[in-house]
Amino acid sequence: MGVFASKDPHCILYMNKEISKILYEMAILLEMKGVEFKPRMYEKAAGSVESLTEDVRGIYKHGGFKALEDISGVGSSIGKKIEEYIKTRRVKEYDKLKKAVPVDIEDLVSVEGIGPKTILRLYKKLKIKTRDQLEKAATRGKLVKAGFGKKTEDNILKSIGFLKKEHGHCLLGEIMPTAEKILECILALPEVESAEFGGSLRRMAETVGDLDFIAFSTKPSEVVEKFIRFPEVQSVHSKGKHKALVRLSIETDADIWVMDPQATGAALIGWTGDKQHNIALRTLAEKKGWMLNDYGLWNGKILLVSKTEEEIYKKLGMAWIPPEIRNNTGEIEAALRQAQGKPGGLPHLVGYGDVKGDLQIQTDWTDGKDSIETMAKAAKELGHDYILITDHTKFLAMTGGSDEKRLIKQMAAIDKINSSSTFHGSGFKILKGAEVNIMPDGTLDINDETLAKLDVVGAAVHSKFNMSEKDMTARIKRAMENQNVDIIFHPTGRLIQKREAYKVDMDELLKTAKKTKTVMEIDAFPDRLDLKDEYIRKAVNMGVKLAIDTDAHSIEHLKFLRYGIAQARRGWAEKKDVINAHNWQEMLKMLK
DNA sequence: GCCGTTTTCGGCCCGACTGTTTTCAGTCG
Repeated sequence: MGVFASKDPHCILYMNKEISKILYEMAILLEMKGVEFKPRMYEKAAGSVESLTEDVRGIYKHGGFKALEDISGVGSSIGKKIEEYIKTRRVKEYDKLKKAVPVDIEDLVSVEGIGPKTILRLYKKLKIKTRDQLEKAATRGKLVKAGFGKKTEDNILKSIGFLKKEHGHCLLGEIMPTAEKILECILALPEVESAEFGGSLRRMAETVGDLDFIAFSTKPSEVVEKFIRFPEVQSVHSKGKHKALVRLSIETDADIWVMDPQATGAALIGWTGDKQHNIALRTLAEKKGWMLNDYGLWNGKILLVSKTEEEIYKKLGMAWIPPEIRNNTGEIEAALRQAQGKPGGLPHLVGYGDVKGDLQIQTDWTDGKDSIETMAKAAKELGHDYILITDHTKFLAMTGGSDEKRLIKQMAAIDKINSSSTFHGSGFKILKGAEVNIMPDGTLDINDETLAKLDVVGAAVHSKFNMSEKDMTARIKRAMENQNVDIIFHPTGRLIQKREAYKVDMDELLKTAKKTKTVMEIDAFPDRLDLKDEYIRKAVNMGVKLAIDTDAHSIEHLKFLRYGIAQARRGWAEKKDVINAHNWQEMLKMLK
């Protein structure tokens, strides 16, 4: 969970993070006291506040207390605490709870196997407040002396050792090749009838905590035994008849769960949706007097359906929901409406095979590794119909960015390659573009006369990231208003796990994009994925068009496209929303 | 503390695995 995010005052949403952290800690502090049900709500509210795309202060300012209560999981009591924090930067009840158990909760719960009850026990018996203190105590055998078991002590030391290696969540694009290799090995086992990814991997989330695999077999324990002997497995954390949790040699955990093939649909549903999606489904089943678990949908002891996901969703009165959007943000209601033939059904998500061309490609004319021709050939082999060459421009001197003269030279070079024997008449087209810099005042570093000659112009912020929200918004808006600017590349500038997005009013940008017919990019590079899914959804709702592309700097990067498509799907984007899900002639017509 | 196709009270998702207090609480997903 990303509940404990770093406190960065440069990030516009930092107060959301502070509040969600307090709510999450309150959930744990209440859980310690053995309070029932409340912790769950605090945790839910924490998650909702954390995933807001608007600053909670803005929500409060515009909509007042009532707007706070509209946040899922926030009612009058938690709402008052949020209000209190906005006004005073404190929550008295939190301070009171924290005073009773003054420990570093974030630090301690990050240790695998440590939860609220254990934290309390550690504090009461050994006055342990931090992970460092816990490690020291465990190393000296103090836990055993205090009545904990030897195994517990060993496991704590192991978990802390793992944490120290600084792993956390991996980028989807970094981990996917390994995950696919392991899935192939599982599928190759003779006992296995079928197998799939589960969890965040199947949802194609931006980052993945551990790798979940679900295998279907009538001989579960044999599959588990073989799995834990895979060469990628470094150590076995736990193992049962149907499940195993292992640590891989790449410093990531992997789960396998082996189920009866009869329960394929139920198991996939149970292991794919996020927590809130599953709770919502199970609650829905219960309201019909049934029960949904990982083995099927039941009426008492009678099995209703279990074999396929489609059957189960259908029995619950819903259309099948694509894995990428199973996160309880409206997909369940949409699936219900769709099954009833009402408007407001599920989106027809853009498909993994729908994107016909790549619209951001760097070459060896600037900081890319490969030539225009090499990139084009590789893209053609991947099945693309076109690419757009978008080398950097002169302000980015370190990349050897082109000036007007060089851009014109490159256009001629592209014409020559297009008419060469390799590409002429092949149906494949290399389009001319650039990634121009948006200067701090919103002007561009290439003159309009030259830009007008390009097929497609992308513009991006590459400097002075720490401007105020007002200034940064005005800067990008001015670029959008330029008649030649077609696409804003990586619109928020974030680098996942490395750099926060710059401060910008996305609602305002999307309004301007709509007005000026400027396209917003979904940059598929694994550490960018920019726009992020919530913003994509906003763009889609407002009718702003999107471009999915890889920002490739070498032929290997062209394969990142699928992560951008996954991102678009998680933002509910359809084929009609994505300009490069059309052939290049149609795509060009969709521009301003 | 929240929430509503059992709507302002009475419920709150479900199950596997571990360690151990050896019958079940704690943690995880």
